[in-house]
Amino acid sequence: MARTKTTYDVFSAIGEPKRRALIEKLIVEEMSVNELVNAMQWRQPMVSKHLAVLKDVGIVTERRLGRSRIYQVRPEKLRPIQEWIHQFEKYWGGAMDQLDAYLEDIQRKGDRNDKQ
Amino acid sequence: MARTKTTYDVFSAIGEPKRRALIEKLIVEEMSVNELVNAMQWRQPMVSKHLAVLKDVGIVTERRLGRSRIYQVRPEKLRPIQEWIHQFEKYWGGAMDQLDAYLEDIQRKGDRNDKQ
DNA sequence: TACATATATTCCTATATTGGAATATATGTA
DNA sequence: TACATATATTCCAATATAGGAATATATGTA
Repeated sequence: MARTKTTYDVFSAIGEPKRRALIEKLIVEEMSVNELVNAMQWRQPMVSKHLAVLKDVGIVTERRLGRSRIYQVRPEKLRPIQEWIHQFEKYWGGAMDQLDAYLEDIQRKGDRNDKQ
Repeated sequence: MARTKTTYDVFSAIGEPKRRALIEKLIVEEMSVNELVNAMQWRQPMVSKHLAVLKDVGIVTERRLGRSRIYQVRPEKLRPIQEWIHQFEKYWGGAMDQLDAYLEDIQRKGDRNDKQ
């Protein structure tokens, strides 16, 4: 069997960093594909394809306006992630403070670059 | 270019449902591989391989005890997910209540089964 | 040491990407 | 109608799975 489809659920869909970037952009204001292409500096088919995945799992919806399609985030669709993560929240807090978390994040980014 | 590696970051690692299931199990209490094999009813190499991904991104650590290896969750490693999701929390709340979210979850599960 | 147990790793197959390029579709405009 | 613009889709290549089977490694025990 192969790996889980990106459209299997919200968790799979946001696994791709570019799709998280799209969500972060669209949460501020709804945008057309072309506006996203300019904002992200990606090729148009790439934007459309990532949007298609997000649309499939319901994270974004689309509205037609002339030739354009305006995409907007449905934030409530991200709620299962919040609910899932919630059960772990009680475990951090004492063990590690904000600064430590930040430093570990930096560390991790370095590791990832080394590994590629 | 190919798809993002599962070990690219925490978001990619938890994209796989089985790995989330392992985390949910291990957060309750640390367990050996064999205990997980029994608890999950998966084959041993499958458990070990999923644990290897989680270990790679730091979500679990392992401790040797005789022939066994005891795995435990490092919940603070899930914090980047909580921080990412946090920026969207303000957008739900009014628009949809708990019950709606629950019903939509059920709906979504049905859709997913239909689609395969 | 010989054997059993616990776990990790390797090899394999099928599949689903991600991204680029080219093309199709839809819609607005002269 | 002919053309331009906006977006989606198809085709392609490269790659990284997820899972099964077999095997390797490590450690405890008789």
